[in-house]
Amino acid sequence: MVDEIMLFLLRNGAHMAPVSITTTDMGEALGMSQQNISRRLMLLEKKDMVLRRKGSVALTEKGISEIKELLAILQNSFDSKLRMTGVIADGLGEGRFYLSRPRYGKAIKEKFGFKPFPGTLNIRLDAEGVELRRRMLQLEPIIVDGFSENGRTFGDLFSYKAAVEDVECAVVVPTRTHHGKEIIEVVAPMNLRKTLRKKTGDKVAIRIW
Amino acid sequence: MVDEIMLFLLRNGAHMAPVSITTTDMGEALGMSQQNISRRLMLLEKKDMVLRRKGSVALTEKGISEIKELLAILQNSFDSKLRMTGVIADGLGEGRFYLSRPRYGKAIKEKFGFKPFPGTLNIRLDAEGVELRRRMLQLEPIIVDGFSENGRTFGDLFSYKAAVEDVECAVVVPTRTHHGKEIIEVVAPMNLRKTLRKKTGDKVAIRIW
DNA sequence: ATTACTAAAGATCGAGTAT
DNA sequence: TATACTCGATCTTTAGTAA
Repeated sequence: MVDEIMLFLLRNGAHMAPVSITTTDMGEALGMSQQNISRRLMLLEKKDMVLRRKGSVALTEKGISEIKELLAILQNSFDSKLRMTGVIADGLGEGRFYLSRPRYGKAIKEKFGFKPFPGTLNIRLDAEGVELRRRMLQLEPIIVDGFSENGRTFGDLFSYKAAVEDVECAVVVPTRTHHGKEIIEVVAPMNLRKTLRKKTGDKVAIRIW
Repeated sequence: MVDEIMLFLLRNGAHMAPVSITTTDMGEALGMSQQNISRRLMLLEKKDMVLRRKGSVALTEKGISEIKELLAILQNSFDSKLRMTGVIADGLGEGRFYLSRPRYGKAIKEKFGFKPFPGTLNIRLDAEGVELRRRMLQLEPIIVDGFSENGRTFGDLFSYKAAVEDVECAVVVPTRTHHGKEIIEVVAPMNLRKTLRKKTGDKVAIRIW
């Protein structure tokens, strides 16, 4: 959680260079006692969010990345529709196996309102898409619960309402995925390749909301 | 102050339409007790940050503007550019060797949009610059992948969009550098010494973004 | 089934003060 | 001068349970 002390440090450039400031001055700026700033800086340091060295404070890499995560959440929320592009990739056949499990099919019907075609469309994102995918994962997911069947475990799926070329569908992200970060799997009520008349390597746009 | 409850509501679109959710479910999502969510929602309502109506919650205008204020702080902080100063140093000739490899040239063209001049400009940073270089290394790098060629290994390069005296370029940091911490290497589409009419020992400013 | 009150535990705070 | 410890007051939280 990003608190007002980290925010204060950020505003003073502590993500770029160490900031020289006393606990007394910080307390004054934030309307807190010197003692409380002292205590809270110690806590932040223990959590590896800030680094203190002879009179100066800097945000650590971890601290900065927490703040960036918060930034991404806010940005995503305000430009509600995320749009990524990529090309159709050859699937691993894994999606088909998963999606044909009746329990997944039922869960998707429940959460998305359609019965999934037994196979996923895999899309290889471009560089910008990979970045947007990272943002997508910070959105509140629709969780499709996993289960066990015949001794095999099917993990939870994180899923998101989406559209590929304006055809309504869902992006599903297995909790323990076998894909790299540049591939996303799309589930739809029909065979998307046929419906869209697309083949491997063709460019497509995916919108998330 | 924007708290985790407001953030949760935002992620669920409560700035666009009321969200139907129970205090129990929210507690589960946020790892808090139902009672605490209940209490905190009441407080937020008293502060006019949220509006509750028969089982649903929405962010108020005031709540939304507080969140937007936070967003603006974060964006401004990260938009601000890192600026270092130093003097032009004599190169080690190593940059030229690296950058003349077609594969590096191609990768840089891809990531930065220019074909690199076959040689780097080496800049010896001043004390403050050395500190800022440390900060630069904590920014998200643009990674230029390494490779092997004729039995020799060329490691990954961490690179950053930059400008020397307002000429667009890239700072590259070999993963296994032979330079000390006070030298940075700059790659540009042209011979920067000539373009800038600078010689060894002349002062220059580098901006990173 | 959902929300919110009460009470007690736990966390956070400022004042005083030692290092 | 600056930082951080102790301690009592205040706040925040959870569990139990009433509305």
